[in-house]
Formats: sequence, C-alpha cells, structure tokens
Amino acid sequence: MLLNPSRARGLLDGIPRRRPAAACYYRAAARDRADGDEDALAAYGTMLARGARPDAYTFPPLLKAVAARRGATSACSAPAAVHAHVVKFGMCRSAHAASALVFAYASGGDGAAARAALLELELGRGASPVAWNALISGHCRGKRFGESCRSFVDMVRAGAAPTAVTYVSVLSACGKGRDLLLGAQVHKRVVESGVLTDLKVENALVDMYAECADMDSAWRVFDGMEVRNVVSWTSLVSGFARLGQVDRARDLFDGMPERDTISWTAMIDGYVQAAQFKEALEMFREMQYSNVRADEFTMVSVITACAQLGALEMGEWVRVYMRRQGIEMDVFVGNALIDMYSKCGSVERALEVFKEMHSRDKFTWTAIILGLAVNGHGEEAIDMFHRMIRVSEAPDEVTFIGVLTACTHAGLVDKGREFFLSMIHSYKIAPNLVHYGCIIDLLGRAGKITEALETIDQMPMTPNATILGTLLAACRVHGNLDVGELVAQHLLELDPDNSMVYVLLSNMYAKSNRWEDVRRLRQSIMEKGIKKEPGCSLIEMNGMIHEFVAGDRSHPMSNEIYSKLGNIITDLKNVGYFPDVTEAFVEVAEEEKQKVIYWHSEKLAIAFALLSSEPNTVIRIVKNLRMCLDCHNAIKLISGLYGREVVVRDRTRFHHFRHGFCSCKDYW
DNA sequence: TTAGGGTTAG
Repeated sequence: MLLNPSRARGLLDGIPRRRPAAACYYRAAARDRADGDEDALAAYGTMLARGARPDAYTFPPLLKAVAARRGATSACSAPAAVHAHVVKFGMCRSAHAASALVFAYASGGDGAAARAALLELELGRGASPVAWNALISGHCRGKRFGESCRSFVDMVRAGAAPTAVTYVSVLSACGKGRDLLLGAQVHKRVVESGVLTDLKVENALVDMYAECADMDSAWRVFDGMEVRNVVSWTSLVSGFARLGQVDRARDLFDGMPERDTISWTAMIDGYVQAAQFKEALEMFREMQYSNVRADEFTMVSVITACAQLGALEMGEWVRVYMRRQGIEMDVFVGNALIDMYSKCGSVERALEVFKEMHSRDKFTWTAIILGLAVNGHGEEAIDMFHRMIRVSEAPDEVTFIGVLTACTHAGLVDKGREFFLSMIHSYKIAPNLVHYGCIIDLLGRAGKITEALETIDQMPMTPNATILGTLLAACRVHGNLDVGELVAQHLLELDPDNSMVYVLLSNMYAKSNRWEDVRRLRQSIMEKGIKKEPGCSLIEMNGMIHEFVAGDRSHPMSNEIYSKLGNIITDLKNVGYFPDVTEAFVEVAEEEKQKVIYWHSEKLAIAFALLSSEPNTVIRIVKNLRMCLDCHNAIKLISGLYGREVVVRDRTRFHHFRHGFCSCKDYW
C-alpha cells in the first residue's frame, strides 16, 4: 500500500507551488487555511530541499493542508505521498502524525487506507480516541456520513471511550446524513456520559435534530441550555428555514442577541429556499447596513436570488461588490454566476465566468450546458458535453437534461435519442420523468406526435401533467387536433383546474375555425369557475425589481405606461399587426378582449422598459406563465420596429427576440 | 480530530 519515497516525492513535486516560502514558515502558513494550504506544501518542499529533517510536528499541519485540497487531481494520491514521508522519516510511532494520516485518508475518500492506518495504531499501543475521532470527522468532512456513523459504532464496539469531540463529530454526521435514529441514541449516550455541559456538544445536538427536521427536539435541547451562543441560534434558524417555515425562522433571527456572517447567510438562504427572492435581497441589504461582512456563502445565496428574479444588474453589482470586498470566486460562486447569467439570458457572460474559473466540477459543466441549451445554443451545449467527458468529469441525471434540451433546441432528433440511450446504457442513469419530458419535447417539436405518444406508453412511470402538457403544446404547434383533444381530456382528469389546458385547446379549436367548440369550452370554464393564474412579469430597472400583473395600474408610472403602450400598439398596427385574441380567456365583446390582450403583463413591462431604459439596451423580462401567441407576435414586431433586443424567460423556455424573429422559431 | 450558512431540472 505504501508508495516508495522517491515516487512520493515526485507526487509532492507535482502539487503546484505558489511562491517560495522559507521552511520555518510552513507551520504558520498551514494554519492560515486557504492560501496557507498551498503554502504549507510549498514550504515543505523548500524545507526538504534545504536539507531540514521533518519531525513529529511537521506532519499534522501538512496532512491537514493535503486533506483540504479537495477536487485537485493530486488530492487522492497526496495523503499516500505524505504517508510515504512519514514512514521514511520514522514518524509512524507518532500518535499525532498517525491520527492526521487517518483524517487525511478518510476525508479524501480512501476509507480502506484510513482504517489500515488506524489498525496499525491499534496493533501498536492501541488507537486513541483522538485517532477514532480523526476517522469519524474525516469521513464527515468527505461527506460520507454513513461511513462516519459506522466508524462511531465501531469505536464503541472496540471499547474506546468517546470524548466530547467524538460526540460533536458523530452528531454532525447524523445530522447531515439525516440519521435521526442514531442521533437520538447518541443523545442518550451524551446524557449518560456527562459531557452534556459542553457547549459544542449541545450545539451539535440542536443542529442534529434541526437537520433531521425534528424541530421539537431541537427546541427542547436549545431551551434546556444554560449558555447559548450564535451557533445555537443559527442552527434553529436554518432548521425552520429548511422546513419552509421562513417566518418562524425570521422571528428567531430577529430575536438573536447577536448575528454573524453565518446567521445572516442562513436567513438570506432561507428566503431563497422559500422562493422569496426579493426578501432575500432585502435581507442582504440589511446585512450590509449592519456592517456584517459577507463571504462566498452569502454571495451564492444572493446570486441565486438574482438568477431567479432575472436581476442581471443586481448580479453584476454583486460581482463588483465581491471584488471590492475581496471575496473570492470559488467554484460554488462561479457555478451560481454561470446559472445566474444563463437565467438572465446572457450566455456570453456565463461563458466568460466559465473560462475564468480555475477549478470546475460537475455542477460547473452542467450549469454551462444547461445555460447554452435553454438559450438556444444547442450545438455549443453538445460540444461542452463532449469537453466535459474529455476532462473525465462524470455527468449526472441533470447534465443529461441539459444535453437533451440542447438536442431539442437544435432540432437534433436522432442525436437526442442517441444521448438518451447512452445515458441509460453507458452511464447507467435511469431516466426520470424530466428526461422523458425532454424526449417528448424533442419528438413533439419535430412533429413526431405518434412516436411521442408511443414513448409515453412505454414509460415505466405514469405520465404527469407536465409530460402531457408538453405533448399538448406539440399538438397545438403541429395542428394535431385529434391527439390534442385526447391529451387535453387526460390532462383535465389529472388536473381539472389547469387553465393552460383550456387555453391551448381553445387555441386549437380557433385555428380550425371550430368556434362553436371554443364557445363551449369558455362556457364550461365559466361554469366551473376556473380562474386563470394571473400573468406576472418582472423587469429590473436601475437596481429595482418592477412587477407587472396583467391590467394592473399600481405602478407609479402607470399613466405614462398605458399611454406609451397605446402608441406602441398604433405603431405595430401600422406595420400589419393584428391582435390575436384566440387566447384571450374572457367571455366579453371582441373590443374588450383586445384590451385584455393589450394589457398583458409582458406588454406593460416592455412599455415601461421603452420609457425608462437607455436606447439599444437589452430588455429582459421574467414571466411566470407561458407567453401567449399575441404577445409573442407583438414582441417580435417590437424588436424589429424599435431595434431592441428583448429576452423573455417564460415558464418553460427563453425567447430571444431580435430583428423581428424569436430564437424559439415559434415553437413553445 | 470538535458545533451553524453555499451551486444544476421540475
């Protein structure tokens, strides 16, 4: 198992060095984390080069630095390399070095080597609780929570006495691995062992229960604590937030005696998880007023909120803020930025971030593939997938959603089918409903309605409303009324209040001049009292998010907006626009219907943008529903007439309007 | 060797 020292030296030499550091500097550098991790390795190299001999105190910080180097190609071999040096310099008998080795192996994912190192200790003078703790916490650091829990059980079986550190580590593993059963058992042991007065142990208990969604128990432990700190409170706040009880979390947060970066971030992220993105950004603003420093974690949550809101200006501002505050773009931040730019319809910027990133993971590749795919760059997305495979990053089920979406957008039916099969057979990924949705979309878009139907029949799971909705949309575009009626019927059985089904079906009847059926459909909606979910469009202007609901007059510039919209309609009519009211879902006079159509939320948002934004700038809108036919037509004309690029992200896809055309090629 | 917050689809 051991590597020979010269090979080990070679491995160590392969680890990139930053700047030459004096040997005496290495220990302090190792403690500095971040930069220190690499400095520690560089310093160790220098130390050897100068002929200094490492001692028992050399290896723990060095191994810690090695363990921290996650994701680097040398990471798995690095603990072995250092191990070789431990042997070479005769430090195997050092309990410190040995425990550090156990930790490095375990956190790097080499459980067998970690166990072997522990066993060696046991054969000698017996593994200390410190070595067991290294095993438990190492697995926890490496995100193998089950392994961490099993190590605790083994430790108890081996007769070693758990310490406070053991409990903290195993409780953390129980929480993150959602093992409430073992967590509660550990709790009992903690009570019996008398370490309950340790603040870190108590906090670990609160957090374990909170992570396992047992807020009653979390609260009980919290309530019984004599001393609490910001950690105790933050565990509760994020526990409630995770359960979607964001108001409860906020009440607690407001009642905290002190708040730090982590508590603020937990609260901001709570809003993000609850899809309250504006509140998340508001919270971030308050955090800045409170003079609490934000970090990489905070930025990820804030960037995610910007992504969901389509708030590109705010997202750009966040990058400036990061530069000013010296917050690094780590892989999480980079991934979130790629997603944000993609969701704002700016593929160019997403690609810039992608190129800038010095370390990439599966999420990075998946984010850029999806970003390219949904924004209509199917071929480039597929190229990216091949690059991903070349660098040996393993795709997962989400990556394939990106790849299949890419095929749909590029109209590559055969290629899509190929990818679908290779996902199953080469990558051993079982397709889920979303994958089938992609395939139905792929076939439907190409007009292969029969094949789409067959695919649905052959699916191992029951089709849901999304799948059938995709098929119905295909029927609409290709004018297949027979299948459309059938699908609509099924859909209404599944989801009787789905107004979208009525909209699409009535649209199809209208297209076939079956006005009697259109009337009947509307009648039935009126009788059933089905209300269409109100259309809502978001647009960001000068750092503010403006929200428009169809026909609403709540905006301060309402009068100007409606008058501008009137002018726009006149301009459009002069170039041949005629309002298409087939999707106007109200039983009123034709003239009224036109008004309803004119006042759709995206038209209001565009009128507002034309009033408020600089000429030639891109207009970006986020819509909650599928865009209607008339808005799609109108915006195509607007993009040509006013020379403005308009990007609309609707419920299902992106529409990039430019020079009178849309990137979706009128299929959506 | 020890407690709290982060990224991809629907």
